[in-house]
Amino acid sequence: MPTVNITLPDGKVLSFDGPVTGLGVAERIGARLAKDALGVKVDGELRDLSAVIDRDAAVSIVTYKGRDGVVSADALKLVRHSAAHIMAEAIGRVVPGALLVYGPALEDKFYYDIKFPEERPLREGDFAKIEEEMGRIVSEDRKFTRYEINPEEGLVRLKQEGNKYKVDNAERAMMAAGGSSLGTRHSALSFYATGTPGKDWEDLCRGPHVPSTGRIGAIKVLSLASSFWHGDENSDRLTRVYGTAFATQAEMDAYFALKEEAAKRDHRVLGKQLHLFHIDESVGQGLILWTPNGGVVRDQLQKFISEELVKQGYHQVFTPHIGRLELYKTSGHFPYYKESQFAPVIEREALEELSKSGCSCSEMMHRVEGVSARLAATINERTQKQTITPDRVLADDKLVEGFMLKPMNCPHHIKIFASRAYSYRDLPVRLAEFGTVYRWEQSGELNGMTRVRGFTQDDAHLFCTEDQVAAELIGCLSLVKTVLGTLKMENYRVRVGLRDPDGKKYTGSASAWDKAENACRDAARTLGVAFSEEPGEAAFYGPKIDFVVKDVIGREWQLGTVQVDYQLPVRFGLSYTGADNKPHVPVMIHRAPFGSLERFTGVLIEHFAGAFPAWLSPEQVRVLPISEKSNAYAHRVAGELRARGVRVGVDDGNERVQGKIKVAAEMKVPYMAVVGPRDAEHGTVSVRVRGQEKDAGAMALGAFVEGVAGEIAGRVAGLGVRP
RNA sequence: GCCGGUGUAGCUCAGUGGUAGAGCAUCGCUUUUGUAAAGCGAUGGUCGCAGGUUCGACUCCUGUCACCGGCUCCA
Repeated sequence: MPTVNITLPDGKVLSFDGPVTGLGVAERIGARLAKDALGVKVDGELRDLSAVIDRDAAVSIVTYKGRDGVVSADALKLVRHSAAHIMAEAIGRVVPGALLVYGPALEDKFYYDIKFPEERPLREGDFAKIEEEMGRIVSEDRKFTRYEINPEEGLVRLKQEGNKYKVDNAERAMMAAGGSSLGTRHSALSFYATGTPGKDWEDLCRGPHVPSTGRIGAIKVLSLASSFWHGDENSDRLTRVYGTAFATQAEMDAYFALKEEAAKRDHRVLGKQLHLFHIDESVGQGLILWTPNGGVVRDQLQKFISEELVKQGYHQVFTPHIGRLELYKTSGHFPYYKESQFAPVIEREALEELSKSGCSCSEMMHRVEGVSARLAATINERTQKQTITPDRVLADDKLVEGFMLKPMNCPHHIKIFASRAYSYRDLPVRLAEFGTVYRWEQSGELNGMTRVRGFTQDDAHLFCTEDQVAAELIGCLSLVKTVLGTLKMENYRVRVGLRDPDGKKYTGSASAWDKAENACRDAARTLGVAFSEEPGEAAFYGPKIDFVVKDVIGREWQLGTVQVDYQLPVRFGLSYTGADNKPHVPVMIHRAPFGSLERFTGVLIEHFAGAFPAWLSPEQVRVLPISEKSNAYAHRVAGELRARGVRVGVDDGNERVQGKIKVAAEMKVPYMAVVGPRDAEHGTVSVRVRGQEKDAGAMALGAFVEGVAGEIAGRVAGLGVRP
C-alpha cells in the first residue's frame, strides 16, 4: 500500500500507511483537535472530515476558531450549509409537499429556495415551529452521512420524487462534471443523509458538511423573500427562506448585536431623528425633500466641492430639469433607456390632436419614439453606421414632440460646449453642475436616500484632446482624494472597468482605447489605494473608474464614477479647431465622483452615525442657560458666535440644564455652551464636547468663538475645541 | 415588478368585533435650577386609502397605496 504524505500548514509532514480520513489526520495531531474538527481542507478544497485522502496532499483541519481566536470563514461555511439542511428538514415537517430547490451558505447567513404548494405558502408565523424542529434535530446530534450513487440511478430516483428542481440540479452537476478536470469526483451524484441513509432525511448535495447536527450551536430562521428559479424572472417563483447559524450561541448574540448597531446608524432612522430629510407619499416615492437640517449638510458639501472645482479650473453651469425628446434621441438615451426613465411629457397640442384622431397607445408610443429623416441621416452619417434603423424614421408630420425629465446631464452640457467655437488652446473645457436627474427605479429597489428616483449628481463633463485625457483623469481622482480625506473616509477602493478583449460592441479606435485604459490605470495608481481591473466592465463608449467606499462598520458603498466617452462627441458632431486649423472631435469625460448628493449624504449619515464634524453639522453650538436669569447672557453668547458665521441655537426653555443637555446630545450637536451667572460675570462659557461624558470646563467666550470658527473654516474632522 | 412583513397622535409604540390609549414632542401653570429629562395640567387621531361583511369594524374579507426585509456568492 502506498504511503500517503500529509503536509500540514506549519510545513510538518505526517506519513500514513495508506488512505486516511480527515479525522484520521486530526487524531494523529491531537485528541483535542480531533474533537474540535468540523471539516478538512485538502489542497485548498473544503471537504467533509470523513473524506478519504488517498494521495499526498496539503491538509489543514478546519475548526471553529483557529489558534489566533479568529472565527474561520470555512468553518462558518460548513456550519451554515449544514444548517440549511437542518432547516430544510424542519420545514418539510412543518409544511408537507414543499419542494427543495437550492440552499447555499452566504457570507453571514444561508438560505434555501423552496417551492411551496400554492395552497400552503410559508409564513412568518411558521418560524417558531420550524425553530422548534430544528432544535430537535440539533439535539439528536445525527451524523451527516455522505453516499454516492451513479448518475442514471440518481436521476431516476430524483424523478420519482417528483422534484424537477433537484433533477435540474443533478443534470447541471453532471454537465459541470463533464467539463471538469476533477471529473472523477463528480461522475457520481452525492447525497447526504442527516443521520442514517434510507432512514433519515436526505438531500442531493455536493457537501461538505460538519460531522453531525450537534455541532451547530445556534441556528435561527431570519426572513422570507421571493426569488426566481435560476434568478430568471420569467421562470418559476420560489420562496427563499433565510436563516443563520453559528457554532456557538455567544457568536450569534454578537452577530445580532452588530446588526442592531448597524440599525442604529440607519440613515432613514437618523434622518427622522435629526430632521435631515423627509419622503412624502403625496410627493412621490423615491423623491427626497431636504428639510432645513439636511439642507445645511448638502449646502456645505456643495460649497466644499465647488471650491475644489474652482481650484481645478472648472466652470459652473446651470441647466433646466427637462429637455426636448429630440435631444435624447440624438444622445441615444431615448428610447434606449426608456424603461428606466419617467415617461415623456407630451406637448398639449400634440396630445389633443392624437386623441381627436383616435390614435392608439402603441401607435402613439411609436410616434413619440420616432425620429425624423433629417436627424436619422445626420446621426447615421456621424456614426458611420445605421445607428438609427429605418423602422424608426417617421415623416415629420407624424412625429410627436415632447419633453423628458432629464435622466443625464450630459446632453445639456454638450449643448453648452457646442454653443461656441473652441480651439485646441481652449481645451480642456470643464463644465460642472450639481445637476438633478430623474430615473424610474423599480419600486422595490427604492431605499431611503441611497436609491431614489430624483437625485442631484455632482456632475461635470470635460471636453479635451486625446492627449489630455490622462491628466484630466488624475485631476478627477485628486478631487476624490481631497474630499474623502477631509471627511476621513479614507477606506475606499477603485475599480477600473476595461473593455472585453474580444468584444465588438465598443466604439472608438483600438489605439484610443489602449491609451484611455492606460490613462485610467495610471490615474488609479496616483490615489495610492487598492484598485482592481475588471475586463468587460467598461461602458461601450469608453473605460471607466468607479469608487467604492467602506464605512466605519465595514459596509461598502458604490459612489460615483469617471468615464471616458468617445461616442457622444461623435453623435453630437462636436469639434474644436486643432493646431492644423482642421476640425477635430474632442474626447469627453463624464465624472460624478460622489455619485449623487442624496446617496452621498445617506452614506455620510451612516458613516458618522449622524454625528457630523462641526463644519457639516446643522447646528454647531447650542447655548444652554442654567436658568431664565442667564437667558440674556446666553443670547449674547449666541450673537457673538453667529457674527462669526457659526450656526448656533439657544435652548432658553424652562427646563433644568440636565434636560437641555440630554436633548442637545440626542440631536448630536458638536458643542454645548452651558452658561450661568458665574459665566456671565467672568465672560466665559462652560464647554461640553459631543461624545464626552463630562463638562470640559470653562473658557473665555472669545477663545471659544475663535476656536469653533477656526475649526469650521478649516473643515476639521474632529472636535478639538477645549478650555 | 415579485414574495413575506408592516401601516394607529409630529416621533416611538400598545390596543383580537362593543365609547381610540401610553411615553416623548407641543402648549399652559408651578419651579429659577451648574452638567445626560423637575412637577402638574391641556391640546392633539377620518386607526394609510377605497369598497365589503356585520346591529356594530382599528379589529374580519377584497382591492389599492406606501414603507421594511429580500429577489443566486450557481447541486
